[in-house]
Amino acid sequence: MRSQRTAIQDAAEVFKALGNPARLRMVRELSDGEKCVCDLVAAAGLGWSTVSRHLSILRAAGVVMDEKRGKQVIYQLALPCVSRFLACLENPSLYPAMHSACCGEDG
Amino acid sequence: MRSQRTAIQDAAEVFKALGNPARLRMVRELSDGEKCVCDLVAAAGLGWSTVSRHLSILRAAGVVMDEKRGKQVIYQLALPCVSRFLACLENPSLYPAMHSACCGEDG
DNA sequence: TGCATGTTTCGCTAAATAGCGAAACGTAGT
DNA sequence: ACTACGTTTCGCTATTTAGCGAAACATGCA
Repeated sequence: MRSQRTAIQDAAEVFKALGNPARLRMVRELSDGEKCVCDLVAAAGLGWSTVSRHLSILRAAGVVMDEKRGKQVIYQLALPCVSRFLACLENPSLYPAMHSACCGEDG
Repeated sequence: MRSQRTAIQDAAEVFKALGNPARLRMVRELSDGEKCVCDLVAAAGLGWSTVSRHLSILRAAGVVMDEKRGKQVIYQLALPCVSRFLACLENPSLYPAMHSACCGEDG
């Protein structure tokens, strides 16, 4: 029942979830398409337990969603804007420009 | 000289900077236009020193930029995509949809 | 120069986070 | 039911972060 009571809080959760290199790496991996935890472990270069915790943080923030498939758990992005925003951030040359050509149109 | 060596790291810094309710509130305030620290103190509802620290974090991450004007320091957003992304996050109803109507066109 | 005001840095404490390894849990197959 | 494998939870320690108040620093004006 914390729908608009914490709009900022919720948004902050998303940012906080993305504010970690390991999690960001995983998210970037997911931009490419859905992956099982094993793939994400490889992408993050960390232990299983650590990755699992990171994933639960991303899940709680609503950035990713999981789906059991056979004996694996498949993750995918739940927040497509993230890929776009990420693409923006990874083009530092676009930062200073006061246009958002990277994230959509200028309007 | 850490241009692409830490593309992810840098992006994570941005997210980390935004991953705090107080800082997010300030950033939202800045979406409205440039502000002096005093305005941001009011927006955050925190002490001056705390806000100053938050601002230096946002500045270091490249989210905002500052400019001395008279005896005040004026802040403004340096990353316009942020406003757009924020708008996306604050419309939870748009999350699950696999379109990014919120953050730009679909392409 | 010296005062008043706006802003940042410093020192501190409580709380949150990242990472690991071991153990627990769940599902597929025998 | 048992085994094997994929995934998550638990217990732990080191590091980081949030917040504050006091002090330092900078600027405009007299």
